[in-house]
Amino acid sequence: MSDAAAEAETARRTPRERARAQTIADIVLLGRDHLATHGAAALSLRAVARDLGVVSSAVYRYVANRDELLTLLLVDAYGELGDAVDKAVDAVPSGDHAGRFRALGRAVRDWALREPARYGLLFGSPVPGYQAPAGRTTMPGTRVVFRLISIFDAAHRDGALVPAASAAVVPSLSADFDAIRTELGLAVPREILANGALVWTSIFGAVSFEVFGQYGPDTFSARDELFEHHLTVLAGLVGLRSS
Amino acid sequence: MSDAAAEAETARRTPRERARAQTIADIVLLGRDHLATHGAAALSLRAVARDLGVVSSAVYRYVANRDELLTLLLVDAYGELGDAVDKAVDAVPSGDHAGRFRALGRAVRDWALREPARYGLLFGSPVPGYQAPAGRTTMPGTRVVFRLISIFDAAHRDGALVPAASAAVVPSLSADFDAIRTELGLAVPREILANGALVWTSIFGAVSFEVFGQYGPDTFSARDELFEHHLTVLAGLVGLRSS
DNA sequence: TGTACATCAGTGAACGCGCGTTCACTGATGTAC
DNA sequence: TGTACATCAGTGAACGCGCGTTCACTGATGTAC
Repeated sequence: MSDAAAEAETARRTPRERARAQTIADIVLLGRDHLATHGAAALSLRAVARDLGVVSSAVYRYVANRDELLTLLLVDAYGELGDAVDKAVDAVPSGDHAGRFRALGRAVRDWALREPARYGLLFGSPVPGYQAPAGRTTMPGTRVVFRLISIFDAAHRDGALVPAASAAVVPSLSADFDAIRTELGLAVPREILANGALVWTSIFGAVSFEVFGQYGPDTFSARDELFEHHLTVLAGLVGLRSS
Repeated sequence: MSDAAAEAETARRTPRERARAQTIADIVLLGRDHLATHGAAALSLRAVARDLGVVSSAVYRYVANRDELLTLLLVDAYGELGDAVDKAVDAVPSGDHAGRFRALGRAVRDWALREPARYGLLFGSPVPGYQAPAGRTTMPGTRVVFRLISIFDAAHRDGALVPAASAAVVPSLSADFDAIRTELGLAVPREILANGALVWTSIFGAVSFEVFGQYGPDTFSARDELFEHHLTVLAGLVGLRSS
């Protein structure tokens, strides 16, 4: 939506509707803060109501229940991560595939370190008793992978992937990857796609270890460099020559 | 401790001491169940007391507070994971380094899929408001990495690592890896150790994605094969020729 | 071996707390004629 | 433009719940002489 269109949209709505949208936005914002300080499991409607300066039952005008607030925060976080990744990738020339790959990795890590609790909501242990509604979270939840795959695919179409000696993919796995290839219309061969899947999980594995404190306080002092090194190795796995 | 020594140890203790040890063991067992069904954040002393068939305040005879129970469960889980890994690795001939590496990876994954909640306690988002006491959790928490590194090191000493074209390690990172090498008395060069660090996080990244439900219900139907494929690629990263 | 005392396990009541959610209500903001 | 009604935001009280933790206590199990 263009700025002008957004403005027209805003003007068309009544003041009451605008106030309502604003309040929901405030609730999401306060929910973020609460998430960051107390964790997902401790997220409470009453606390959000307190911060909003309103009696607890008033929140139910805007949000059906606690689970819906969690869903809102999930979608919000996925959106922000996706935006951060898109922005970082788009800042690199479209021909520089290795550069785009690294930008994606760095964007994920930077966002995760900036927002550890929200990252934990997305990629940590599931919130007990909460099941994300597939209809509302699947799409925003797949933005990063899709972007990653599209980088691999574009690199392959440009002939920028130097074919490495990749492991053979057994038939049952081939079926999975072929389904992905046809669904997304990919040209990249399944051997590279298989390595790409590993690259995907590896990026988040490295980020999770760092964010969740698995490295311990002393083992790695040069964490930026460690991650950069990992990116270089991972780029090599799909045949992307690091620039 | 040998079986005979353990028996003597048990006999030496008074009945009361044995009953006490048994009760603590029961508490840990019940804590596990509660963890598995309701998650770490919802772990409650009162619930454990109920399951134990005892009034809530009685649990304080055995456990100082909720945090200590969490620590007990953390150590318990690390111990079980470590045992599972050791058993799996020891079942493979010591000369078969690639086989031992794969056994380690599989053991981690199998345990994680069998015990998702406890895996989440160890490798998921941190429990809000709980800080693991370094003195009691560091040692059990490092068993798996140490075992992994020792496989790499043994393979290197045997000359079983085929030197791959590994990325250069920048000076600041070299310092970190050299510190690890001297502390653990390793012969393996830092380039391989750096790749080993990525292998380490990647294994847990892949397992976490699977356990925490990031893959979605439909994307991968051949998950065993996917993980095996990842292990093959990761083995290649440190120069282990898969058997 | 028998008694007197100390130690420990478990009880039951209580403290103060925060939570999700419902419900009948007041008052302000919008809409239709 | 002015009035009558409908819609909505927010209130305040209440429901029933579970939690961690403390404390004075009863009774059983151990220990020292």
